[in-house]
Amino acid sequence: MNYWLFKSEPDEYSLDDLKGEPGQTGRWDGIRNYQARNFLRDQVEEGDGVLLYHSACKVPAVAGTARVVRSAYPDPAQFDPESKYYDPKASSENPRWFCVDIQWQSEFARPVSLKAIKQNPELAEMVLVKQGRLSIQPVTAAEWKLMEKLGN
DNA sequence: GCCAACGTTGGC
DNA sequence: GCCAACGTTGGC
Repeated sequence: MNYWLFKSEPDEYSLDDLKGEPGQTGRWDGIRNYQARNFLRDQVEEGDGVLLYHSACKVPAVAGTARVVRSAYPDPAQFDPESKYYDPKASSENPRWFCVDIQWQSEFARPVSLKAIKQNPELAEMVLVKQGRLSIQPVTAAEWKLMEKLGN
């Protein structure tokens, strides 16, 4: 069982949007970064915990948690010429991009802001702090535990 | 909306 | 395969 942090722009797809899906379960697609893709494809497993982080908004923060309910499968959007995630170099025999399904789990009573994360010495090693621009990243069990404590 | 950080593309 | 140009992310 692993822990992850997934980023989304709340204007595009927020924790609430996930909650509103049938079964509170949605497809986490549109990942078009190789480092993030590799985590998704090779390491994210069913049952893993996900911190949902809202980026590019007024108060960047971890908004709540979700759970992986289906491990990696080819992202259908890469084959759809109408999609903004279309990739002409991808084929069904040789898919390039992957997605997972996640289920809404909890909303933090107090979202944990990036500012608060940066101020907490116990969270100084988070990938979020060390590497700004990665949309799928591993989180340690200790970080997960602390994050849940701070959020609730 | 600016811009730093950093990943990707493509000419050579 | 180097590296300059370009595009994107994302905090501020």
